Amino acid sequence: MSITGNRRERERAQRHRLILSVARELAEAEGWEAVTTRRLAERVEYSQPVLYSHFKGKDAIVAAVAEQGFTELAELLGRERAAARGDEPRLGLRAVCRAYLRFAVEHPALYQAMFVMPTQLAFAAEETPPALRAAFDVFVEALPEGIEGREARAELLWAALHGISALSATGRVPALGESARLDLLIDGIAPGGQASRSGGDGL
Amino acid sequence: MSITGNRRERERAQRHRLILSVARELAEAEGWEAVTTRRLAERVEYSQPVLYSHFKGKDAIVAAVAEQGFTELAELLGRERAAARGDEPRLGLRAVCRAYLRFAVEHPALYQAMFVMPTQLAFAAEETPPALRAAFDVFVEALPEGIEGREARAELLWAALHGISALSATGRVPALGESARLDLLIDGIAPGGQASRSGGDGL
DNA sequence: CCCGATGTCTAGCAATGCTAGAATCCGGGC
DNA sequence: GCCCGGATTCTAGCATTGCTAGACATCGGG
Repeated sequence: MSITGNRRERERAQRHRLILSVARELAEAEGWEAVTTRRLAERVEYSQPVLYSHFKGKDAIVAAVAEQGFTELAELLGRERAAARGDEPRLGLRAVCRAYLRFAVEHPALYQAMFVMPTQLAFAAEETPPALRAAFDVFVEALPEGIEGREARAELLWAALHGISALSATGRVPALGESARLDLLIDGIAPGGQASRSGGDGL
Repeated sequence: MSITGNRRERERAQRHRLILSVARELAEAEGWEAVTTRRLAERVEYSQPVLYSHFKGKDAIVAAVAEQGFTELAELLGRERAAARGDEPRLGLRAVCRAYLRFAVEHPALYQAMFVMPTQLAFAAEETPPALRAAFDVFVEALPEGIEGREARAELLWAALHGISALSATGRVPALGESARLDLLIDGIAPGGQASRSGGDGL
């Protein structure tokens, strides 16, 4: 390990990040099916084999991008929750849900890598990415404190939000009425107040 | 159009069905990534080009399989709903939901073709497969008659069930607690009675 | 200044979806 | 009975995919 070793290590890490960001941009611009190892290598301005010196294969690349997505989602939800902490509890929950849905429509390719692409990761087991768990926990905490079956409610909420995102992304459910569905969902899962219909369907 | 023309037409239709059923079996047995045109042709005992005389491409084949799935799902849900018509309304709704979830776990590849695979079909538009619409309508009808926002509730229910199926299929949410989540969901979306917890997590 | 190790690229493999053009089959007219 | 024409099917191949072995370059240490 020489003196310059440090620099090379740094450069290597930078290239690592570059590969990921290029892959993500490409996916977001043209869809994941356009992300081929050749195109990716070309845009990174290295040959294909260097990709394989950083990642085990293409799947590993999309998995790494997905992991990035998990941490970003967790941060986003956490911020949203913090910002709405002073408000009525229900408003906080609603803000978090809206943030989730917005994330899904704003980064469709990223979302796809995170939640629909085939993956080896067994999420239920210990190996759940910590960031994913953190994102989930935001939902748990956003639910009223003493409510019965808080965790189960959060799971349901999580699943329902994913269902809404997944189906509307492929046009399998009308995009209109999203806000109404969200109100219904929140009312159903965290009952108590009446629906706080704020704004139209603009998200 | 000769006399034998009829027979050839029949044989052709049969081969059409054969292709679909083989594709479906193969997908169910080894996953869609194992369904290649070569393997498919081999099992049908014809060469690849005949596949393209029946379908425009591989995507068209999985779309056709998906369509089959839609009609099967619609029939299943319709039957389930009819069988539970005498019971308490909430029980009927629950039966339909359970049938949906069971369908998803029993035919994972079929379900994937129907709801997660990339597709050109714009489901929101006119071209929604009638069978899919029929399946959806079962949910609408299974909701209490005079309830407010009946259609929106059905959409939410639909999306939530898909979310549960999709996430648990890839292990992104624990399979346990499925029954509890379902109770919560039904309670939330069709409020009125108390949760009718019938049976454990065995589905 | 040269050597060895580390890093990178060229070239290629097997498999994929799809298709053009050759070969085959089969019914109908002489 | 024989042969022709159209429909049907197959062989062979293209471009592209993910991935990898082996040749090549590069650069620090003696």
